[in-house]
Amino acid sequence: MKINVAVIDDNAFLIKAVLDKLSFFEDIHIKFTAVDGAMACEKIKEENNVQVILMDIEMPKMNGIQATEIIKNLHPQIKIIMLTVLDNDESVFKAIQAGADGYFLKEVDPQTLYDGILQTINGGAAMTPSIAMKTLKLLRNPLVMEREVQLDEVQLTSREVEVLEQLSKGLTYHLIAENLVLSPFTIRKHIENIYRKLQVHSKIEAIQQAKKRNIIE
Amino acid sequence: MKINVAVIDDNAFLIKAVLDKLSFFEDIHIKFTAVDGAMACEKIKEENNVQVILMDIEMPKMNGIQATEIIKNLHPQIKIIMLTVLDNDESVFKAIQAGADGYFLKEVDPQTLYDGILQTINGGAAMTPSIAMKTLKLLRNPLVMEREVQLDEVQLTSREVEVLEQLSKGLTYHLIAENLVLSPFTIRKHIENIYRKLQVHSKIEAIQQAKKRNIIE
DNA sequence: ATTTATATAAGTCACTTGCCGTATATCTCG
DNA sequence: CGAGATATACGGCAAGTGACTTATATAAAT
Repeated sequence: MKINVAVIDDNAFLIKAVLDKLSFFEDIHIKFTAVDGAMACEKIKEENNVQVILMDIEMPKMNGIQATEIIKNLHPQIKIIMLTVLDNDESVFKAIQAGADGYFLKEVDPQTLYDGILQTINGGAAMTPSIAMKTLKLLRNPLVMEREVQLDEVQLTSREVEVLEQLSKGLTYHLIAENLVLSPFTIRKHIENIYRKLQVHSKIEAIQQAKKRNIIE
Repeated sequence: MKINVAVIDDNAFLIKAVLDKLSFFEDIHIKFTAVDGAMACEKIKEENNVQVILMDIEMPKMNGIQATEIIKNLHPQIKIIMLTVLDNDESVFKAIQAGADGYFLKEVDPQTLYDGILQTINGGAAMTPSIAMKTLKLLRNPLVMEREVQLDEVQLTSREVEVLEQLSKGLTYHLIAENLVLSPFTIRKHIENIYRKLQVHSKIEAIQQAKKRNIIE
């Protein structure tokens, strides 16, 4: 059974270089390539059996970090390995936050890249020792992580927060209505307004967003 | 120029096993061994040119984490690689906090261990892919550490965990079915089984329980 | 060899949820 | 004062969800 891989990079020569590196390995099959994050997101919708994506970071239209976040949200089972020239703390940290499963620099040798793909498929994380050291340092330094990514301020009313809190406990519309002595219709309307403000479309997404924005817990 | 290595482990047989593994490599020189953290701290004072320490965690008198902290404070230039049977989140996190430069499990093969020693000397970090994945997950969610209470073990199958992970991202039955190339009916059945095992009755409750039990992040 | 657990697929039924409306009363801010 | 935001309540509809049942195939355990 071959491993289906996609390669995303805005530089055609570098895509070629990666394909050359992987061409030695019989069980690697290149499913598609793309030259920016947006194109990657488009193409991934049409493919249902890509297992691993090799993702550049610096690209026009949409960068590799954003693309990683989007693809990981829609297809958590797809493994994404960053393949980039950037090795600064910020790039590494953001890629990991976005859900990257591995991180190599572009000068990586073919065997290491191939081994990394296999390890990643088996649930491990692939990275060069220098990147691994960066992650350890980031893990030791709590300040890096506390850096609040300021999302645009969302103003929820006290009632909406109240509803959100109950929602996050797993209560249904009806139970929340009983608890707050309101009509279930009203609860539903509040939740609709919450969805609009947080730009989400389900309870679970709303709870995730609310936690990310420190609205609850 | 040989690499001076020290091996710390309370089990004489395991020390022997490590020495055997490294005996293949001509440029490794074993400077000393010790059977607990206290003895390691003592011996390191008398040696001024140890470059790498292979450190067990579970030991009498003083464990490997504490010893790592003390030695790293006094001799920051010495590289310490954990070599242990423990691969739980807490051990990995504490070892890194203590200043460990690498983390291998005891079943590591000789070549990987040797490569790890070289990489560590060159400023990288050495670890198996599974440990690397743990560090990434810890970086994404530092709060994982705050779980001490062990709830009665719940045995979910790998498929169920897979479904649970996608569920926690807010995906619907249909999207999960597409991602895993299964029928939506099957997804629903898996979710029913998950509910029964976790004793919950909704997605949100299942996600909460799963997080509490460290089944998912 | 039989049981048990797992993975898969399918169906029904009642209820929930997400999204689209409408409507009224209150309150605040400019 | 009047516009806009808020809180409240109600209705419809399509899709999603949770709780049942049935069924087959396979692998692991006893």
